[in-house]
Amino acid sequence: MTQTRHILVTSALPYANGPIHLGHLVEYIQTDIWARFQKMQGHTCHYVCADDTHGTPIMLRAEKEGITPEALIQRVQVEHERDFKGFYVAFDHYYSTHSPETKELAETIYGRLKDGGFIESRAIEQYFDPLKEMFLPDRFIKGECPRCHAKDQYGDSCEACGATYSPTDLLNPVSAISGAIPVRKESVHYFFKLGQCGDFLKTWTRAGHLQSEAANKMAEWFEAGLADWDISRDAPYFGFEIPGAPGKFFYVWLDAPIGYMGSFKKYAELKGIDFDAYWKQGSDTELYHFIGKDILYFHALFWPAMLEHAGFRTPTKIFAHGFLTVNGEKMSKSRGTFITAESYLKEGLNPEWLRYYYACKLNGSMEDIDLNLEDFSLRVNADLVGKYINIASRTAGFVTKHLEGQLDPDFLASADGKTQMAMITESAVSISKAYEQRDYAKATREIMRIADSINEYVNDQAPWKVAKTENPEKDLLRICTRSLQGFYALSILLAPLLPQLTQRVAREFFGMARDFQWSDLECSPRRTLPYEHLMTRVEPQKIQQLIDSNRDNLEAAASSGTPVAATIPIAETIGIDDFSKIDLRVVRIVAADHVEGAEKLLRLSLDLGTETRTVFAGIKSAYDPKQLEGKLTVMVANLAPRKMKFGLSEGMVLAASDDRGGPFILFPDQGAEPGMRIK
RNA sequence: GGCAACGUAGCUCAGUUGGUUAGAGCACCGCAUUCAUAAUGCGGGUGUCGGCGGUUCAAGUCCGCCCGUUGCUACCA
Repeated sequence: MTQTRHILVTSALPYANGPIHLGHLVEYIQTDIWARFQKMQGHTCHYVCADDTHGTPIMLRAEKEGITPEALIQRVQVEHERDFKGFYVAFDHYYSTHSPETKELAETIYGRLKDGGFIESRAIEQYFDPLKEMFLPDRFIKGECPRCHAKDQYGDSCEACGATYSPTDLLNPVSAISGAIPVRKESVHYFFKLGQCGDFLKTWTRAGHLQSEAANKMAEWFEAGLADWDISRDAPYFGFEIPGAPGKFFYVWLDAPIGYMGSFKKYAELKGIDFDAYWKQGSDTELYHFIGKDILYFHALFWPAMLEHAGFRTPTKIFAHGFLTVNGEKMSKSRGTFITAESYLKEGLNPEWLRYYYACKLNGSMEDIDLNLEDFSLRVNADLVGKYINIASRTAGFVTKHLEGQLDPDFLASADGKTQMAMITESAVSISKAYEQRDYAKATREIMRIADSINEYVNDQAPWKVAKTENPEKDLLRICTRSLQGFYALSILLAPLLPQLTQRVAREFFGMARDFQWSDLECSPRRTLPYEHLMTRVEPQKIQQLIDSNRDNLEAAASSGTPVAATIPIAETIGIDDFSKIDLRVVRIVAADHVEGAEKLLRLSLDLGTETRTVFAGIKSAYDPKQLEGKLTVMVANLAPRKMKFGLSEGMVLAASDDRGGPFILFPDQGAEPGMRIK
């Protein structure tokens, strides 16, 4: 347990063809949390990744943009790295599969497989685009479904009836690239003889390298039989040419996992790490690949088979996770739930909110996880701001005011200290076990249990009452030290999830000169610096903005002609006389305040130009009072005053809402002035 | 069509090898509190544990069938 482990961990390589989105981030955040946890334990842990850069889609996209594939992948890599950094995904090394290291390793592995008799070549017949002079991957051929005769279907399956077939079955096939009618053409392809690896793989997949669900899936594939794997593609192709086979290139999926090795090799060279110690057969280092369940096939069959027969070590474990849904549905561009990492950051949402929320949902299994946006706000606000941050926020003031920032240096020896440490130490054991097993949901549950107990303690001790007594220092020292020692421990336990926040806690609040280590749990903080606001709450309207900015409007209009808001029927018809009875006025919100004891209300002072009215509005859930002050809005000026629990409400402000959200209050256009009548 | 996973309070989920009146957080209601960029504490209601049948002294927990959701698969990886 105390022995230092040597760990190499990877996340799947993102394809250099598109932006990082929230679905990708499940994996990178999951891996990053795990890697950070291992590092905090004092283990040696290298986290590497790279852009996956080869293949036909990259080549065609570059061509379409009028740039070279190299220029395309370079640009995309910059974007990817920017997004990862924005979410605090801290790779030790991020590289590209289009690298000399990956090329060399691909050639080495291929060479050894060939020498071992695992490679064979034979001619196969495929569709060929005579205009572009290239062979066409299935997805680049369109035609009529042979079963239901739907037009414009891809070469592998029909979206209309779900039939699957080979591109040669397609009726009236057309090249999706040039529109030309493809011709059948023979070409020699190279195959990795996976069928020869059956015995090895059957043993390997049952040797504890996979989650049980994944092992089950493997069994299915074994039953279906292991087909040889086509690892070559014909020129033109953006990738590595196969040695001794001019015009033939390694299929992108051959060099993609080798990209893990390539990235690590480069990193090893830069840092003076022994590459072979991590990759030689029989290595006692640990190798883990985090992947999505969709690419299990490549990582649990081809990859170990290739490594084994090329004389390298195989992965210690493959960790597969499920897909991300948003609000219970597949991510959708028309619904605005296909949310890019970039837009999330641009809209000003805090990346650690997402890290925390994902952690609450991840349990180390292959189950899909759902990002429920309403739940997201509630959860983050309740747990992070309401429970965790609140502990510091509610006690730090006393330390500054009454204790000059000093905490009890002998806390750990006190009875209070012993009780608290016993609880935290015990929880920490099960929390670290949960982290290790990637059951972050369990970890967060247990961490929040500790936060609850500390809030309970603060409540019982009521330091605000103590502070009003004479000579309160001694008691405040005891109460605040225990509370803040708890906050300190919580920060350590949360550090893998919230690296940025806890870094600030360590340095700016506890005045440490470094970030937290797991072993800091055994200590107690000696002092605090003046508390500064650590995290804001999720504002629901920001989530709405995020959805809006990701919504593909054209697609939305085209796909659903039905109006969205037909649920509330229009009210009974009235005449203009009825309407004119309502005196609507433009007003300026001169002050907006929370109301003590009120759950939903804000107290607004509204300037009508001639007088000022007090109105209570049920908009607390959606608006921060400060952001309202100074703004213009609309009120019903002749509404009969209403006596409420908190005072007299002299009118009402207008706001829109339905089950999609709200309330959203009204803002008049520029030029409107307080007192103007609305008619 | 085949296979697999999942289906537990309004929401998100825990429920260890079957064992006392089925749990947590959030939401909701009441009370307390005011230290906290409003945050907290206490109390409370809420469930035919997808349905039906079976094994058992005892099933959310095992078996069978059915329904629903999702994923994989049908020689493509």
